[in-house]
Amino acid sequence: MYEDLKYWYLRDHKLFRTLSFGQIRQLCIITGFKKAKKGEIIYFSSSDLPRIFLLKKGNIKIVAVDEDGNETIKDIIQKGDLFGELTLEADSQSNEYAKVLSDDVAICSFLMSDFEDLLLRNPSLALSYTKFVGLKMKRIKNSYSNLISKDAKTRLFQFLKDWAEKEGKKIGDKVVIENYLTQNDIAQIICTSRQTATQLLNEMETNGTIIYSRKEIIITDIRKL
Amino acid sequence: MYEDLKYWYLRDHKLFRTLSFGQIRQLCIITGFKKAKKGEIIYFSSSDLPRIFLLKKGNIKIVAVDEDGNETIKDIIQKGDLFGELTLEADSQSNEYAKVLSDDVAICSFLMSDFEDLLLRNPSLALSYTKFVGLKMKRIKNSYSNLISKDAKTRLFQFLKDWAEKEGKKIGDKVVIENYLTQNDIAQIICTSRQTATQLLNEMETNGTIIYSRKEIIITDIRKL
DNA sequence: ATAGATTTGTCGGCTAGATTACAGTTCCAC
DNA sequence: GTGGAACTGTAATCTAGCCGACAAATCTAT
Repeated sequence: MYEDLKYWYLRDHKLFRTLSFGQIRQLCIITGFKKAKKGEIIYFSSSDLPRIFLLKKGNIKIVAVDEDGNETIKDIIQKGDLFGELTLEADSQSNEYAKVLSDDVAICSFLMSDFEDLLLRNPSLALSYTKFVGLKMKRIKNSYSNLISKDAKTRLFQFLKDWAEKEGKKIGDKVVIENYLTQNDIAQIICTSRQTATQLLNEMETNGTIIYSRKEIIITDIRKL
Repeated sequence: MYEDLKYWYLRDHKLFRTLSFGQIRQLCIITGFKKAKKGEIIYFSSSDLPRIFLLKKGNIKIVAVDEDGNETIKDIIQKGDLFGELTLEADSQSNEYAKVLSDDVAICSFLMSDFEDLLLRNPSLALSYTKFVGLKMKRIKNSYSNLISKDAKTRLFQFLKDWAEKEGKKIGDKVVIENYLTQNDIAQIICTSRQTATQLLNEMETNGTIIYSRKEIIITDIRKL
């Protein structure tokens, strides 16, 4: 029963929609399943065998720690997203962990090697997966080129716009976003200092562009960026 | 005869080494072949059918032009590299062109759709290709995170190190790089202004770290970064 | 050889945003 | 509800590196 659930979880992802039950079952043989609560830290890169994860519920952030101990946010993973060794190449030296942002999360995972086998037997899945990785790459390129050529304010605008698009609830021209990020998180995502982020957010609030609280962010008029 | 050459060109790439002659021939049916000279501009993104290109000889830079007309260097492609619609997803809106940096180049290409067919018939190729794209993504992530967290000097060092590693000729502790880039190119690659790049390069020269000329760059001691 | 055109060298002034440093708020656990 | 921890607000410095401006060097074509 618990097992059946996992099938459905995978089945849900657009990538796996074309697969038969049998194929998904194959993937699931050694599948892991995990629940965690807010603030918990999940180490996944250096863990035993390389895996690919699917976040079934909630939000997490992927944090990388460099030699000097500096932490950078690599990615925000939302419900339905895949993460982990997406490149199918285990890299041991990267030091990353995931931190739970929402109240709780559900994660399922499968072994990279199982996935590879599946891809080998399933060329059209391999093709879609390549496109999937390609798309991810394109997104990264895009967001980075934003980081480089635009100033902090523009980056914040862009970030809010993206966030609203992905998760916001539209109510007329207003968009309401559930705010599970601290200002520090936001600052790290748009690559600026916490203080600058605070200042910009407050500025936007006095402008009337947004209504900010720790619980939610309301964009008063999405058309004005 | 000319045709045969193309087979060998593709065959050369590590990605295609596992393929049979017949398979490569299949790819080559509608293959293009092109030579160009220094300074020439090759439009490739918006061109007719989406293609994947293999640079057989020389160096080119991929330049993207944004709405405001700003030019950014997206990539430096070297002999043996693939470029074009690597994600297997034609994107019409991106406005990119290639400019020839070396004296002359030879480029061969094949249609994305042909390549897709080949991948479908060849799962293990599909898998290697996925890993190949994944690796590319990892490289991009890496270089971008450099851009963001390091200062201009460190970025220049890193760039020179990478360049030396890829193309330099080692002579003891010295490394000689054929310099086909202007200081402006270098500046764009490491995302700084031309003036800053000039200053840093001169500084390195007076330090004795490098010997710079328009023809070549000599790194006097590669171990000192 | 000579005239452009392209690349390099150099110099101040200027600004976005980092950094430091505290104070005020909100949250959560006991 | 109380104390501490985690967030948020604000202000005063300080600096890397951008920008404009121009001169010098080097390359290229006729």
